[in-house]
Amino acid sequence: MTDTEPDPGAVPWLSAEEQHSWRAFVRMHLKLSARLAADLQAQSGLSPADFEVLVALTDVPEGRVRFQDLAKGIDWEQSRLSHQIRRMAKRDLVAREECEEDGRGAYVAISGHGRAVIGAAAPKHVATVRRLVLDGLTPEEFAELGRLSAKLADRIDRAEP
Amino acid sequence: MTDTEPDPGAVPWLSAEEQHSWRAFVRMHLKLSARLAADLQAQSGLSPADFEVLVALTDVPEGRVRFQDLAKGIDWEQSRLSHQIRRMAKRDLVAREECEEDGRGAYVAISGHGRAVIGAAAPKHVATVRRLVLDGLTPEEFAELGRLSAKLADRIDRAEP
DNA sequence: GGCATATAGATGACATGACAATCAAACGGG
DNA sequence: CCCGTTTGATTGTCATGTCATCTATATGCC
Repeated sequence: MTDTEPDPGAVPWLSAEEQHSWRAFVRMHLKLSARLAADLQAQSGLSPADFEVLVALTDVPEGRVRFQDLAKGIDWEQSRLSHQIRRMAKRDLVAREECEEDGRGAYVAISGHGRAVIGAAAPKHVATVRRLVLDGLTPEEFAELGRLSAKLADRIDRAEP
Repeated sequence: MTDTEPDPGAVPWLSAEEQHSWRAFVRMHLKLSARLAADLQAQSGLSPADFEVLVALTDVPEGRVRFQDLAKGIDWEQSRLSHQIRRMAKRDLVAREECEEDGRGAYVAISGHGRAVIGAAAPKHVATVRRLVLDGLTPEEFAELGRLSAKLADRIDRAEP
């Protein structure tokens, strides 16, 4: 039989303590992203993806970036960005612009409307983040959370291959 | 003009230190979930959703649970579970079963194949989690991460209304 | 110049998940 | 017993994201 079950009905796992921590971590992770997405949508009509793109675009003074560079900057797949920009362009948050230097290339440019939307959305989002996260931890705890996060993110990056 | 921009091209945000921690947290969060999903898919042909459902089903001795109870147990919307179970049933990971006690209700039951799949997938997944997370932190750090996560998850729960 | 190859991006097909609407069985008051 | 309401679950629709594929332009080698 191809069935591999050391204990019938029980999956092998971490120590009780480890499992407890891991479950809490996963739970926090799921709840927080669901909540941030819902708030962003309700308060500003933006998805987290919309928000990330608009923030990246306001981060450059010209308000326009090549697809490639934007994709690298926010660590997205090219095709994901392409789909996303098409949808955002339909809502007049951004616009595609031709690239004179390279006939294959294209720019993504934030629109006036896009600026207005992100300008209004950002402070609300920050307020939500403060309320849900920062205000729930001491400054030291939050700093520690950041430190551990950076450590893990770097580790995951190095483990990619 | 409807444009609201306190600083042209800059979104209001957190303090530099806070922002640094927050960005690291978000980055970790995105990379980890992407990586866990990719590994699970590559090693076992399961999505994180598949995995969660199968684990929940192996957690009950009978291997079958009412839709409602399963949805509550893993904190999913009813309709999400319904779609998910339909797709998993097509792959013979689970099966729907009629409910004698309540003509409206139904059970989700794990199949023999489902048991085999989760039995093989779980240890691999645990190994990935260890490699990417546990092994990157000291036991004290991991415990602290769990503690902070629990604190935040509870806070988000209480903030739901 | 002329063609092989690489690069920028777009597109199509499919899985996932949220939300709203729907359907059917159970319940409860009259 | 009958009808309105509640409850358990399904379905449709739409937004998102991944992977594979496709197109067009640029580049390099001869």
